Amino acid sequence: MLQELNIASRANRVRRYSGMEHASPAKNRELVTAMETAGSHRWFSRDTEIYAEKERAEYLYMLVSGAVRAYKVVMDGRRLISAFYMPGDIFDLEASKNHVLSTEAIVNSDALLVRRDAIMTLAARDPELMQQLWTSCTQELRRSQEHMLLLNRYAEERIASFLLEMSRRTNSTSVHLPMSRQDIGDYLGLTSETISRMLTKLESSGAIHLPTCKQIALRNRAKLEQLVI
Amino acid sequence: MLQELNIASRANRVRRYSGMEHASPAKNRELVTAMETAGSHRWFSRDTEIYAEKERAEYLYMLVSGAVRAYKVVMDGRRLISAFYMPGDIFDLEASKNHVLSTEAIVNSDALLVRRDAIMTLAARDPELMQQLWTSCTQELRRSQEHMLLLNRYAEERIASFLLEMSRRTNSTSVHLPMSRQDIGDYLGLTSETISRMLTKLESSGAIHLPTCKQIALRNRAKLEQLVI
DNA sequence: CGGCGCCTTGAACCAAGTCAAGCTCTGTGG
DNA sequence: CCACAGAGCTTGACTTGGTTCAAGGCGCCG
Repeated sequence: MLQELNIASRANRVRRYSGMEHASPAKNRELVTAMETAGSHRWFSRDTEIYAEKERAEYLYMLVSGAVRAYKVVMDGRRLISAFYMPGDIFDLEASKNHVLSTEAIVNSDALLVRRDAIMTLAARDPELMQQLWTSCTQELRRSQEHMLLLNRYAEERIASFLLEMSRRTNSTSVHLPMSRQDIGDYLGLTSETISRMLTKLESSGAIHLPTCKQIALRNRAKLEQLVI
Repeated sequence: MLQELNIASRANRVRRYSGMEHASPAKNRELVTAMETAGSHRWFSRDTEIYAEKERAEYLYMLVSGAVRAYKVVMDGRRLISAFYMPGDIFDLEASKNHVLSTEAIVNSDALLVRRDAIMTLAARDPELMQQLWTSCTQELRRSQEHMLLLNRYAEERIASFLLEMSRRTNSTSVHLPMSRQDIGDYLGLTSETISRMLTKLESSGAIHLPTCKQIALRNRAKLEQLVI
């Protein structure tokens, strides 16, 4: 068990730097530095909760390695995933006093936590830092709006858009999906069966190739882009 | 024409103060004050553009009176409304260098515009103001996420939620809807026909009453709330 | 190598969309 | 003041994209 964790940890650390490099190209240097100096690392193993809706929100999070899902479960049992976070992403920006979403690690993950009051104190003295916090929030708002608009489209278009988004965020044409079909379905407002069917359809049209069910190679990017425009 | 504008202007000014009172209960006093002193009013008549997607974003907006829709038009002609703004709401928070959405006045409207660089300069010197800008952004992010989650639900639930939201935002059980069925449809990811059908259904179940098609009285709030939980 | 969870595929069903016709409200001009 | 025109709203009949339910298949881990 300990050994397994260590192996996962190492694997994630390797992924970390490529991920972080991509996500923070000196653009939010102050924010990353502030989080690294004022924050502390915490390790979350696969499928464990990071925080739950309605709990008091004390920290701001930056994912260092792994992957995270943010979701709500509605009365009738449906689960709606509002976002996936990848290394370099800052999350829980939407919290007020309390968390409005729950989050879980999808795979073993390392996150940097910083107390909200600590970062706000720093930001009050450093306009550059405050600016970057603000920018993180507007970025997240844009992402949320984009996603919202996506939910009005056909299943095939949603998947195409999801794959392109993942490719862009991991900076690679061969996308590794850490999450299950059910996760993707709950994110795109579709069932896991529809996700399967559409991936099969995209593969038979030559747009993608599926060596394994978690590994997706974007064969014909133009074909995918045509679907999302 | 001029007379018509004046009449509309007066009508809106009356609505203004009730609306603003509700929306800004001293919570973002600094922000409102800053916008009032550093900004300037602009009048938009019904169905005119406030700004268009991809144009350079120079201002931050606060709606004083009227109603605004923010939307995107996608390739195939569908229009997707991402938000409605009511008096007191601050909008265009999601803009980076350029607008990512277009906005139009739904009815004759009065907005307060302030240059982004001006408000950022003020905010760099006033942590309280910066804090309020930040809060506006996280609020908008929460709203956007809520809306996103709504789009995965049944038509009847979406309408119920929309009516409750409107009731809450206008602080009244008798909701006046400034927007058309088509607007509501584009906001909720439904057709205008479905909006009509569901409103009829809600009326015959006794949840609401429709004296006119723009005026909706919430008869049985519990019944509506039961649908949205 | 065997079992379990996840993924895929098929068939029947259903919520919402589309198309079309009629209705209502509002504004305009006689 | 009323008749009329046009836009927007409502309602009905039919279609369809996606879900549901169910049966296999695959791969991963012990």
